[in-house]
Amino acid sequence: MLFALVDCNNFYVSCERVFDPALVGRPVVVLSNNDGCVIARSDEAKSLGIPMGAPVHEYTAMMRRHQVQVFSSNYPLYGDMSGRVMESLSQFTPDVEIYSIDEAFLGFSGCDAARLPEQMRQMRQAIRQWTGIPVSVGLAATKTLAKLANRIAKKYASDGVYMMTDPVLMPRVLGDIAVEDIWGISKRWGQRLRDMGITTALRLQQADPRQIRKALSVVGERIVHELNGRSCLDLETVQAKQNIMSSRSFGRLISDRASLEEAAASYTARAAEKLRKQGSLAAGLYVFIRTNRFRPQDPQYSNAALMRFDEPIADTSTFIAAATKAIRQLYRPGFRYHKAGVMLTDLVSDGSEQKSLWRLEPSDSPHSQNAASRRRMAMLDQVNAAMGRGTLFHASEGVMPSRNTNAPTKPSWQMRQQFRSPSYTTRWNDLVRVR
DNA sequence: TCTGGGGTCCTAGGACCC
DNA sequence: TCTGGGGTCCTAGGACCC
Repeated sequence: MLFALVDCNNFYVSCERVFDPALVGRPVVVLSNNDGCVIARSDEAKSLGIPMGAPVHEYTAMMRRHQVQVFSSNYPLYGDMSGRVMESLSQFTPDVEIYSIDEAFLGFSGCDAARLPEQMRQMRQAIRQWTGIPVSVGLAATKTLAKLANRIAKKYASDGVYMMTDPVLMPRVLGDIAVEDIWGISKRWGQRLRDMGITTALRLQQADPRQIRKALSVVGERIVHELNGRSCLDLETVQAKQNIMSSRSFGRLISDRASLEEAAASYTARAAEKLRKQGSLAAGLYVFIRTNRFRPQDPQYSNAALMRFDEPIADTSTFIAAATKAIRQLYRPGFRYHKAGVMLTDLVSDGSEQKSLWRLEPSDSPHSQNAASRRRMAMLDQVNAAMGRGTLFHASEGVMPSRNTNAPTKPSWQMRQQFRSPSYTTRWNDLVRVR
């Protein structure tokens, strides 16, 4: 099995260029909501030194000087273009995991690895032709390595494709990659690793997985194994979201409750629309409000409430009623609010699939005391003794996979309900927890 | 003056069940 | 008959990603 990571180059900028080819070769940036900061840059804008996330006001003069083309973001356009790119990818393999609006992992098994780079070059050309979007492709034995290969493809490969499988070349390549540039290692974890003397991807590859686990949890340990070509992260092709969020910072500061209620209602309606679009129901609704944390001179306030429904629903007016009630609980006069948001949680499918979630057979009940479960307990003990307590295990590699496909299906909300004590089943309008 | 909007997974600890 | 306190659920918070 080989993984490919396909990443659209400067995606939002590329989308704008598709509709205005005159932008090609010029510095272009795309801004966030309210035109607050830079969220996409063309290569030309990057070489001018405009960082990702830069507050616009700090760079206005500089961008004007260099005639940078500045766009407000157009998410409907980007979403549509993303759909076209993903659809095009699925022409080349059925195993597609849409990872973000501009990235997808592809899986290739049972095909000739030596021919894959050429196939990827053809795929890249086809996508360029069909959608106008340039992409880069990284190929490797694991997702983590494919991400690194993609970086190299972007930076150095003139044909936009790089395969990282050569065991002789690998140490040299990994030795040149800073540890923070690995997928899953941020600044904070990077510093922790540097304190341990691990500065490059090569050092991390050679590190003791148990030691990394102590410092970075099982997530870090997986990265070590992935760097060594042992795949711990599977292709996840199921696309339904587990949470649906809608939030905005306001264009101006808001002090009155009515405006907050209005904002929450409109965010709720948007979230509910997304919910129905993916065919889900929600059993929880989380609402938060906060003041502007960038204004230390202002009194700060931030709070959130979780509303629960006594069954999963998709009804906008019930959601809005709950959100309004939450705002009334959270609102404190005398503050200038800057942002609010709504998240639908505890999602379940609304379709017939839901029935298949009721798959807990009596013999699999965790509490049954039959012979089979005693045998399982005994086996577990043996394994624990052999591996040492607290050591996770799986298959042949000694690492717990992120998703155990043999595990019982994640219980549905209804099933969990059976195990709930009365205190957990309070009706939503009786239970608002305010931190 | 102006600072995004989404998501995911893991851990720790308490309640509860048998 | 003998045998291990084990197991699941929940929340909150902290990491990480694009």
